[in-house]
Amino acid sequence: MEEKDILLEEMCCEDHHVHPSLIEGAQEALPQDDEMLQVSELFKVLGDGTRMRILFVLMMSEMCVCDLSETLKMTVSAVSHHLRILRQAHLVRYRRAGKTVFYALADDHVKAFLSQGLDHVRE
Amino acid sequence: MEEKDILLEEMCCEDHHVHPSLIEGAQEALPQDDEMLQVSELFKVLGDGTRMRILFVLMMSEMCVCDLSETLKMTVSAVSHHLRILRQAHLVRYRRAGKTVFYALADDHVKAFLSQGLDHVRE
DNA sequence: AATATATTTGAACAGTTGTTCAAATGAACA
DNA sequence: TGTTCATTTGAACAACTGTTCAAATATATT
Repeated sequence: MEEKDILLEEMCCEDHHVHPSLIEGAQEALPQDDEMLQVSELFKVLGDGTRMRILFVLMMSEMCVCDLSETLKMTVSAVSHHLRILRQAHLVRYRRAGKTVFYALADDHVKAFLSQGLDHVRE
Repeated sequence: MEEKDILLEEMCCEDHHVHPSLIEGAQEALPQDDEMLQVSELFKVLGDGTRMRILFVLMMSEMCVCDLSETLKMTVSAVSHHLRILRQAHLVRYRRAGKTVFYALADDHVKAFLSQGLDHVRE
């Protein structure tokens, strides 16, 4: 670790501001660009206050759109727009019962993800 | 589970479109609003393609700003702007060595978070 | 069929975010 | 001190995102 740091400091950043072997190494061992983009898209969906609140509510119980709307003090329309985004990211699932549509978290994996986020914030 | 669903379907959403006890229950058991917002802020920082690529590169090795810039084929300035955001979210740490600043992931917790995101995408 | 309710959708607007460019630090060295 | 290199910062602009409102769809009821 110490050795590597010293090496880095010698080579970076004079001479074209690059440390070529390190860069090439990182580039080939890295996940594909589109795969990293997909991950960031997933996080982007989670990176909205309203959607986060929807997910935390669904963590406690399945719920229909109008109850979600009441719980969050938001327009049914706004909630529905967000639910579409959550659906497309496979973070929630839904079932229809007559006129009503019930939403729930897609699986326990999502639950774990949210809990981990909460832990990180609470430190 | 079945019982609860039937109950839900009976009570939702006629009469003021609400199912009061469920809503109140959810509201009191929910994390604080500002805590959920903090979690979404964390995810928002991760929800950008460039920042995600920076983090995956740092997952392999500590690196200075100019090498990051070369690796990602981006302006040094753009990279630096993103590093500031990552720093503020405590996702990366940095150390100065002369004129050069080296960035690294803040801790293994961040690494685990990213891996989990990658797993979710790869399914 | 016609009506009522729950949800979804599309368009539009305001607010936010990422990138670029130019200028400003910070650190080493002549 | 003056110069050079690595990095940071601020302002400006284009692109994107969340919310609202109005209209459309889906289902049940009469």
